[in-house]
Amino acid sequence: MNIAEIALKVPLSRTFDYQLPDELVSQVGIGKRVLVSFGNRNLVGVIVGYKNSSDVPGDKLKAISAVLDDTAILNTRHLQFLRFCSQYYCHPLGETLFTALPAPLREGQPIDKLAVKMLRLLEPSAKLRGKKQQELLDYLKSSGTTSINHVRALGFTTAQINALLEKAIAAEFSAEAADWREQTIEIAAKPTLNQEQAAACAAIKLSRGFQSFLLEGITGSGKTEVYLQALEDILLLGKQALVLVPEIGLTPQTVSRFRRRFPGLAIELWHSNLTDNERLQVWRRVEQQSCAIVIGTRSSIFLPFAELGMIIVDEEHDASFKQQDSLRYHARDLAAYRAAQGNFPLLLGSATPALETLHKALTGKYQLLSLTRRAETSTHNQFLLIDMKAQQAPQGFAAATLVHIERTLARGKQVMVFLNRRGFAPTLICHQCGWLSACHRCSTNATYHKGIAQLICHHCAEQQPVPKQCPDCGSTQIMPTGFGTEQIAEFLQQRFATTPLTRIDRDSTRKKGSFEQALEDIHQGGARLLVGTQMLAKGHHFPDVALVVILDVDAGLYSCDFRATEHLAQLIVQVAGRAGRSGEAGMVLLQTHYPEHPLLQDLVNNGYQHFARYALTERQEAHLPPYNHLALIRAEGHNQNQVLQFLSDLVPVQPLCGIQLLGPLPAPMERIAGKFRYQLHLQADARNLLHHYLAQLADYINSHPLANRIRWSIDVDPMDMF
DNA sequence: AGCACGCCGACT
DNA sequence: GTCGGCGTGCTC
Repeated sequence: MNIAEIALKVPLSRTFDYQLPDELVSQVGIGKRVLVSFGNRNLVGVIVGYKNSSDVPGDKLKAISAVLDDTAILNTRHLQFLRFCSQYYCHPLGETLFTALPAPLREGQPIDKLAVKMLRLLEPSAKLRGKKQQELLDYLKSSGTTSINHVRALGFTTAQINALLEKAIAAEFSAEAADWREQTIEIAAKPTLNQEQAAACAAIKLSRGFQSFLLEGITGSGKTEVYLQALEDILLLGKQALVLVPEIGLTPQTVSRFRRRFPGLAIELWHSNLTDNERLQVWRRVEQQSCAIVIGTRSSIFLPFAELGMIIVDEEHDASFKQQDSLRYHARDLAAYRAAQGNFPLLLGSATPALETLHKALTGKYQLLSLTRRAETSTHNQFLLIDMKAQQAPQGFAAATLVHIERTLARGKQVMVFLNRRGFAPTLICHQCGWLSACHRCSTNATYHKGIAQLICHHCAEQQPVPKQCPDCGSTQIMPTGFGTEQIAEFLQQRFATTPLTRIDRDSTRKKGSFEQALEDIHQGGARLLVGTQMLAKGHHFPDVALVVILDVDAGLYSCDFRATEHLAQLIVQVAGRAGRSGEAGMVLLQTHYPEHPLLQDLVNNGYQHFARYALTERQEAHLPPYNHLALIRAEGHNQNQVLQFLSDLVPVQPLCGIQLLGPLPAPMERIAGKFRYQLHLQADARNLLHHYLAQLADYINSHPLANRIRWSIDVDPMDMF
């Protein structure tokens, strides 16, 4: 056992063998970081195993230079989890381990025992002029000694804390992080659960060990309350909990609700705005039991909890749980592995569950818990399909739609208009010769942005000035065709000139803080007409909205992506949830050329629950997930022939048993930023079959001469078709 | 991914 | 004559 197997952050799907020098034998350990010389540079690596002999000739083996950790940074269980992740997603182990680590640890910085900066009050009776400073003082008086971190999480700024320190009203000192389990757990007053909630909660509390639950609850049915009460037992047992939320779902409201329910309990947040150091802090707290709950976005699934007792995935259908580059993991699916591994319950919640999840619940793999009653007494929203066939809709609005908008505004209510296309118009067209504004580097149109007078490609961000004349025929009759949010907003503003309007899309919210500002406007009731893309749909409650208009439903009905209808339905339900929240029934208008479309009819008449079950039968007939398992081999490069050659070489001569292989097929966007993109589709009836074949394929790819010449990746359980 | 080695073009 | 372009190949 004098050779160590080291995982390094290199995109090679193998580990590297290093000699274990005698003087380091006592220091090494599996899961510890080491420093090794690799090529002509020094890299941080993680020891993942030992062996007696290596396939590499002895004279080529280098020795480990130094051991960086006293105790393993990744314990056996966590390493096992990350190994699984690496295998499942066909991603090199080294890269997988290093994506799980916070940056300072990746770079080899030491991880010392957690010290917490604390505040102690020296002059409790001091009177301060600063309002916030006085508030802070009062808080310290009531809470006693408190960590600076905690005070900052409550919203006090460093400046306010420093003010107290400078005036010697408070003093700072370091303490070892307290074990959260030594605190008494306080549970604040809570609402009584209704019968359904109570049943759901009881089922979760009764579960012994690993069990997955799908909490299928309509908007406003009180899912969060079930989460909160289901957590109580886990916390009282001294176990930690992870609450996974979508990227935009980490709202202050959610967080403060958890904080209010468990006052004084150590709750940490994990999201993309944390600094590297803040991430490291959370990592250590989680590991050293100084934190009980983490509320975090997808990558928090990699945190090294010492004693995890439950994972909750809120809005489990949300696409942001799937990473779309490098290690293409799905946090919800990894959560299932962790729950099984740690033998604890997994709770998935959604008003519009993913069909994959629903299927597992309907086949008994997950336990289905339903919440069908809204807490607020409100009638259900009314859906209205507006048939656009043979309609005059010069500005994208049917006449009937405009009438509804007008009436709603006249009643003093807010109106929300959705269109998933930003810009003024998707393209410019030449009236004389039919020329269309296209992106030079992508196989797509260049969107006309009127406000800044530019043509912008939404895939590669290339900008070009708007031509005065047609580049092909010289005609000056160039006009926008189709609609984007910019144009819709402009039209509505002209039409309802006295009504304040707010547009929310990526363009209008580019400036930092402008999104928050716009939301504030809407809440204050300043804006009456809201126009936006999906950005407007998620996670925000606007109680005064009585009418929601979805302008173009059809794009989701007939799309090459088999998940498009599912996502459309989820969007419609989510958007509908924005309307009529203050007691009064809201109305949802859907403009479509296919009002008779069975899925649309089902959704509108029978609701998502019914729709989803029907959509599942369609998936079954079409042999699509969840009845089939998918993987995509994606490849892209500037040289079209190389990309095609590479993928063709991967297609075996003999057809494979139980696996269907299609391709090479052009990606839905064949060219982006000048790169050609193709893919192979792999479909298997059984999961293990797919993985068995993928493992072989990965080996073969690595030996392929073109593998370094182009960019390729394997996407297991892809969410979109590239 | 890095990084070096290597072989051809336009510059002080 | 040299600086530097990126093609090719390797990393225990």
